[in-house]
Amino acid sequence: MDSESQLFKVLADPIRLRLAVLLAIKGEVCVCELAGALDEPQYKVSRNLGIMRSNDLVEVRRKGTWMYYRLRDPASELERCLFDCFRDCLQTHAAIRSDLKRFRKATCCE
Amino acid sequence: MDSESQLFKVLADPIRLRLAVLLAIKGEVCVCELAGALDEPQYKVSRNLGIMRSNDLVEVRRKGTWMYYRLRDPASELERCLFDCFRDCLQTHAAIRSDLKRFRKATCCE
DNA sequence: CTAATATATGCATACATGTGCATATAAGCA
DNA sequence: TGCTTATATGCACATGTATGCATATATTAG
Repeated sequence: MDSESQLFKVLADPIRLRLAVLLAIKGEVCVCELAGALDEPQYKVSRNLGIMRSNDLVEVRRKGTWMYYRLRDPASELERCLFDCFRDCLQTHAAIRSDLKRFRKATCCE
Repeated sequence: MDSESQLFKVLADPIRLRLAVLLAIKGEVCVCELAGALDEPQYKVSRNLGIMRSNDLVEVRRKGTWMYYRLRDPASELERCLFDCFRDCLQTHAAIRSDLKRFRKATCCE
């Protein structure tokens, strides 16, 4: 169960969890939008995206100076279940609603 | 999202995750059976059950010298989703199958 | 009360992880 | 080339967490 508990470890941080939920809801989002949505410093968001990336939770696409992150296709039933739940159950969560509200106002990239 | 990431933190340990899955599948199980199923020392199982308990993930019933643990009713949609997934998706996981095999042989309590 | 069994926990150690700051890297533009 | 913006990362520090051992607690049986 090491890979499964590793998955939970990645999600066991409020920043990374909020990032995962936002990506589950919004699809592909760039770093500056994520930093704006979470109202957290860029280096923190970037570092945590890096942790998610090295754990194969997200993948990246570069477009100019912008980096667009998205959730990878679930690697297991457990991941699929979690991502679905992020989208369906957590969309109405107060903290996520705040993140989405700030996300809508983000105008840092095209 | 602090309580949600705290939930993931509790599950971000292989021992606690295996305990949670076993309880999701088997219902109410005593400590000695869990220690036998996981093939881990008693103090380790007991300590991790204590962590799960103080995070309201499990509840306990005493019967003589035996302590029977079970998962609490899910406190959120996220928890319900996880517990369901533990039962439905992880039952066939190799590590869990081994745990269940040892569990069947456990004869420490009545 | 004493002994035996089941369970919980205090302690020291080693290791992992988050944080904040400064800075490095990379791409686009003048 | 040099400047600006966006993103990533090295480092030092503090905090958190798992581990193993020994031992404490609790319950039952004799």
